[in-house]
Amino acid sequence: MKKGTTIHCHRFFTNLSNPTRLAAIEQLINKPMSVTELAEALCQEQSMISHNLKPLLDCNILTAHREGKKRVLTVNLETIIPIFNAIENHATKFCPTSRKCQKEDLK
Amino acid sequence: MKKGTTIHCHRFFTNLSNPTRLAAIEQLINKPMSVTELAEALCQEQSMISHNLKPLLDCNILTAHREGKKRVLTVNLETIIPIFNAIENHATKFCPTSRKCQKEDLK
DNA sequence: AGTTTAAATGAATATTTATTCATATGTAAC
DNA sequence: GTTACATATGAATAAATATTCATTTAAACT
Repeated sequence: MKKGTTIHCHRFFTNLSNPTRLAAIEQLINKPMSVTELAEALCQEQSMISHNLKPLLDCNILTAHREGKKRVLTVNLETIIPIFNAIENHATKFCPTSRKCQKEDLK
Repeated sequence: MKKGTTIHCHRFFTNLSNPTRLAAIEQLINKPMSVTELAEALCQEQSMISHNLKPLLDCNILTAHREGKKRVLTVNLETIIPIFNAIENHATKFCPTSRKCQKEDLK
């Protein structure tokens, strides 16, 4: 394993280990949208979305461009889709019935 | 995205968003070893390793088999290697110089 | 320049997660 | 069965992260 991988992985996993941020990504996979639209779609306060967006943007999991007054967010599909697929495959293959992998208190 | 993916991903990312657990995985990529050996290799208390191993075993990121008195841990390379590679590629391609992705207070 | 809408920031609090230490359980060899 | 080694567990504390709310900054349109 290349040097530096662990640090990148730690930050990457930390950024994604949060239900709000995962929900945001899930929304943005369907279509790019602005901060306010995202807040509405997720029934969350704008400031909460903003706070949570920051680490995802810093890590280039999301990118943003301006459209008029809005800042439109786009998910980096090239990175996210293969990783989500890999986890889904893992779940299918190695955790077919496991309750332990699923019991979850997602809000 | 398949239903259930978000839950699996959340648990998966949470399990990996921890420096102790990542260090354990990094060790085990080199070679399988017992809980005590791992504790020694990482200069950590055995109980801390045990606590941290549990979620990784529950999610089948690690598996364990007994050898005499020891419980030998093996990392699920089929899952872990592609994901680590994907993150490394992401870092190379999208965060070539970014300090934000690297500044880190890993202990 | 002033107004409006959009988004970011900061600081306080709440919540979650990690770590430690003491102890219990398990497993194998004697 | 008793001893010794290996690992797991529980409960308390410490530390990290998330959330909220009030406020500020920013951009675009008039």
